[in-house]
Amino acid sequence: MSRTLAKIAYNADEKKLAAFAKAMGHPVRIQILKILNTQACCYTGDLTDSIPLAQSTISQHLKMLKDAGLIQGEIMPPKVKYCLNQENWPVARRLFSELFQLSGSQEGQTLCSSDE
Amino acid sequence: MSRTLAKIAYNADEKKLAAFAKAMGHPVRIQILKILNTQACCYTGDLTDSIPLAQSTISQHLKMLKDAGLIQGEIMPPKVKYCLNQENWPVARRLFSELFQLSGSQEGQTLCSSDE
DNA sequence: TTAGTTTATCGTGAATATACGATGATTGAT
DNA sequence: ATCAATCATCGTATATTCACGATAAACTAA
Repeated sequence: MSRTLAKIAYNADEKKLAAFAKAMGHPVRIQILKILNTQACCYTGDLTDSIPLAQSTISQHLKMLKDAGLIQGEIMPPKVKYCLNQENWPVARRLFSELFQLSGSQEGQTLCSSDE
Repeated sequence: MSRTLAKIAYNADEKKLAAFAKAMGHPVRIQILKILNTQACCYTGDLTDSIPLAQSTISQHLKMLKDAGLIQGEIMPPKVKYCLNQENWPVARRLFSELFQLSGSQEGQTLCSSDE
């Protein structure tokens, strides 16, 4: 963003997809998503136990995932239980799937052969 | 990275997936990937024409996509023709697909109900 | 009320990302 | 050899990311 003199009007889906991708752009957050995808849920403490990073750092990563809408937190005092965001996770799957399914299945595609 | 006192050994696939996601973490780069996915190929100039950003900025975005291995460039003087990276694009599709396919298909899944 | 547990947030410093204009490099055409 | 065209890279400024420790917030239990 920064010196945004040229403000572009992006497609809403492109913005969403980019935001999801950005949130997924760190190995720890991929790890967290995988864990949540496998076990359905877990507490922050479970993650701080299994990931060798400071508790504050993991909380920060969780916040990014939550802000992006990929996960959701349920307060169960004094813990917080995290799950995949039930509304947005399928949306993310669809957006990524659509991006990759446009082409790419064909092996012998005529790449790099446009006119001019 | 920065003050990496705690160096974590991530799964290779997790690192790859995170790197792909990071590269996709900007609307312009999503746009570029979509274009390349649709038209098979295009020149840098085609992108600078259709995207209201400085030529240097677009070149920078292209470099990120190339460094991440999502696209590849073919020099056709004085132009450069870009395509999706034929080797890695299917890899990226597979990694994202795997991440999203672990669960998530079931609607009435018993979320947030682990023990303790 | 006090103490303990769990998690989020604050403050910080270093690294990276994002945008721009200016300049450099490469090749084809004159 | 020179010029124009195309694209990459450099230099810059600002914003964001990523990590940490310290502290705050919320709730339970005693």
